[in-house]
Amino acid sequence: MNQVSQTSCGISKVMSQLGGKWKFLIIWRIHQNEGIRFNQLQRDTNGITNVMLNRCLKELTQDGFVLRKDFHSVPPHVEYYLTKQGKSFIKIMETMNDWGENNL
Amino acid sequence: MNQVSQTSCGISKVMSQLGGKWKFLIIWRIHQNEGIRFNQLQRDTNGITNVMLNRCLKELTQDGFVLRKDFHSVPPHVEYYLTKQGKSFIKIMETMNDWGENNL
DNA sequence: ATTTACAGTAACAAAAAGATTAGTACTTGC
DNA sequence: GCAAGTACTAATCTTTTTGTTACTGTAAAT
Repeated sequence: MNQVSQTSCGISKVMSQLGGKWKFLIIWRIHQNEGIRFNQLQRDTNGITNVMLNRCLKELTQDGFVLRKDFHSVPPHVEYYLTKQGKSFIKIMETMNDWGENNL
Repeated sequence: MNQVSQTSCGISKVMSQLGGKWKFLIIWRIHQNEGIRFNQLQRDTNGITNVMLNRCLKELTQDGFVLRKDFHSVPPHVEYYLTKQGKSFIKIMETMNDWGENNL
């Protein structure tokens, strides 16, 4: 999704998986409401389209940040959670969120 | 430089000023070598062009993350530093860098 | 019977970000 | 005298990212 050279430092690695307009925000929203469903997540995420949300969720799931729990029901019912890895990133996001509120 | 809605949370605010391919990395490099000069910074920053470096530095300076010290000499001599605000963000980047190295 | 909600998907268009090329003016080293 | 280094800048082009539109099938609510 975004092209930061992956070979160098941890910062680059993080940016290559979580860079872009939405992913930090999506992780943050799922954290605030574990088990959230697709449409609710879209409503909560300030202006994102279903297409972008879908793409990001797919990538975040593939990259091991997000867990997709499908109830295989009709009409569909799918819930999103953070994985262990996703959760382990939350401390950083909390710090970053506080920093952003206080410094920007 | 990048369009994340600014109204919501700290995360969004951070992303709107530091999002994109290079800014985290540039801040990180200046931190590792305070007083670094333009061309050296370009060499250290893995594949960035002078145009992008210049744009990012301009924006980071305007946004108060980076200090540009011009010696007004010929040939030009300019050094880049982190501002107090820039430095205050470093703790987060250190955590993020470690996290990236260990988890990705 | 029509609308709404669920969770998407494909094809395409637009916008943003990034890269390329060429050039500024001056100096030191070869 | 020529190349290389200093720190950029403008204009243009390409690539990447994001957004738009239209659509799927089922069920519950109005």
